[in-house]
Amino acid sequence: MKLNQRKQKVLEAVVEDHIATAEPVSSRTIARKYKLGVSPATIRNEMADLEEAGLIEQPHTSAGRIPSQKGYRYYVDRLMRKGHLTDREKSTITSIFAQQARELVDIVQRTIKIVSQCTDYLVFLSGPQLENAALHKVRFISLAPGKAMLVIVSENGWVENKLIDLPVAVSQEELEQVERVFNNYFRGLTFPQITRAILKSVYDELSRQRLLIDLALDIIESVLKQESEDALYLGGTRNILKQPEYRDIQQVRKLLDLIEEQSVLRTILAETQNIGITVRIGRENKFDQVQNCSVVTATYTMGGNTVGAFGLLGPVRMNYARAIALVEFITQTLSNALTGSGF
Amino acid sequence: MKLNQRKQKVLEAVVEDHIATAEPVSSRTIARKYKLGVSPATIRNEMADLEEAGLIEQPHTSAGRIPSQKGYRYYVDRLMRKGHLTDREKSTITSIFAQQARELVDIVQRTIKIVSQCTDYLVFLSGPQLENAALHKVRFISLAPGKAMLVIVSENGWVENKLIDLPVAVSQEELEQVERVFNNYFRGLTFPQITRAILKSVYDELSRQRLLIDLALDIIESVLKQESEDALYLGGTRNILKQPEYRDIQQVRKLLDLIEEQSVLRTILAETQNIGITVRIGRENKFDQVQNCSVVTATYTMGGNTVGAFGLLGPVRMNYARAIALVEFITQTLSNALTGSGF
DNA sequence: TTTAGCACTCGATGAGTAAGAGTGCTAATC
DNA sequence: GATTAGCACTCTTACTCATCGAGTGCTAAA
Repeated sequence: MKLNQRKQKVLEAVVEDHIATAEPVSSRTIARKYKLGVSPATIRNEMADLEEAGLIEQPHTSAGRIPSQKGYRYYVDRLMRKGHLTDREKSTITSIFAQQARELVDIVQRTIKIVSQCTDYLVFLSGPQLENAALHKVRFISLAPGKAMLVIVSENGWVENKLIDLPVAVSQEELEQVERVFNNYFRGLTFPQITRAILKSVYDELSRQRLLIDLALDIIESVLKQESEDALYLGGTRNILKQPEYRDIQQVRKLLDLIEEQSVLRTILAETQNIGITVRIGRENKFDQVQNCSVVTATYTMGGNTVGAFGLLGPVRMNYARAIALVEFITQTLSNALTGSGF
Repeated sequence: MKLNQRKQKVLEAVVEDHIATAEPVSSRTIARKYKLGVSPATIRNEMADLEEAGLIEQPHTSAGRIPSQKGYRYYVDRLMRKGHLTDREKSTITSIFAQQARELVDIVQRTIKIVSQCTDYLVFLSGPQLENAALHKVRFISLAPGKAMLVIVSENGWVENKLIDLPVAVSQEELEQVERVFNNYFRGLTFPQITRAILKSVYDELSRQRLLIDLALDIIESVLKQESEDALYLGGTRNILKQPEYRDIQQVRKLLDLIEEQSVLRTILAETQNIGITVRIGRENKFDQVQNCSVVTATYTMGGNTVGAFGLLGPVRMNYARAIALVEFITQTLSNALTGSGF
């Protein structure tokens, strides 16, 4: 869609003013606040065209215009200027990562808490999942026949543990053998990489110990299957209610459903590609429950491997520039913090 | 406070009708629905007395009466009849515990989920904390100098793990010695019991290995300190919004503050005595944030040791009989499920 | 002691009105 | 031809006022 310079200015004004005020924007407001050098009447003409193009709409005849979802998309793709965090905000965020963290969850929970204070959107985060990080060592603890606990230590010293089912009654000794295989052959690899490594060497020397390898593969599979059910962290629920969109209790209930159900948010994070920032506006979202919301997500890494994702969810009338800047800064800082030593 | 038979009946009617309808109750309604065999005028006289006694109050002159918090307390203590769950509800609840549970959290989360479906109150639960359960064995995994992971296996096979700081650079060998001490001497005891056992035998043979014992005590202390920060599980947030008390967004925000902050709920559970069901009505609660709510709590056990607590939070206009029945049934069933085998 | 009767109070509801915001169109202007 | 001033028109919002009805407290009779 081709818009002349002035139409773009008008659209930008409508979007930004609406984001700021949550009210329909009138031609007069634009003329007054955004100094396009033309009269309200001219702006009205442009607005009529923009409405015909489906980029803005009118709640009722005697109201100003609000952006349509298509209008927001146009804005995000072509008009929006890069947002910036204040130095103060940046330093608040970095400072929490500077603190000594006892456990992986501590880092995550601090992140959520700080970001909730910086923004009025719902903050949500998955992981970090050490099974996608480079292994330092693993340790098996046999609990009962067919049950064991697997402790995973990442290269930089973070720890996580998983309960796993063993396919058959495996002896303590076999378990120790597998442990040695992991620790001797697979240090520095992630679980998916280990699977590939095993498959590649299936005709090599390792494959002579067929049973052991099968066991290792089973274990990896069982761990990776657990992954998706794993930790989802949330924050900022109380803040998002400040948004006038949530003055209606019905909307609040929908939001709480989303929060309590968790699976939608989990899937959104799980499907986030590691190609920078993803922005989904309203009906662009796959799930009904979030089609009147917008979601900004990105993945974060540990030593180069993607181990989780981070997201902000708000009304479609979201401050995209700021949300994107925030998601970008957080995922980068978090990646750095995780890549540094755990201890 | 002494009330004659009829005043009690009237108070009971006011409380129960108000619980059911959330509306002020008029003398006429009582005469019609609760068949006291007297006219509205008589009931009005009784109501005037009850109001003077501070048990009921009038929102405005031309409205009926609602119970005061004092009135609810009187009702709970002396008038309320024991509530009952339907067989259907009971069997739904027991059935979830019959299912095979992979992890301790699974049981807890299922409990929350089911109870949220049975009630329109906020459901919250702490624990289960295996450090208060009888030990089967422990296992230490040294992670880095001054850091280790402690895996606790309870007598019936449940597993939990804690990251612990070691007071000094302890050698792998010493750690293994402590592990042996725990597993040989302290099987079947809880951590607090172990502390007492150690202190009692401080002049006995064990005390010859002074350093080892100190280390063990340090570890126990460090684990028990973590306890209070530990798992809090929540559910039913979306349901509680059905209550007309939460038609006002301000109330909802207060509630979400409570949920997001967690510390208040945590403390409420931590302070719950294991003496049956505790009911706190409105301002009887210690914390400002819940003084317009009522809370019903009880502890649950694992093999006789209290390992956690369970609670329902709702508006002061809560169905106490039902809430109490539910809390009672859940804590009993949960205790049974946890005392049975984990595998 | 109980109850019928009645005047009184107060919140809720709805109609009617006025104010105000914003538009679209027309005609004049640049 | 593009822009703008002017104006009639539409629609929402806020406010007022009257009415209705629920429920009470009081009084006097049963």
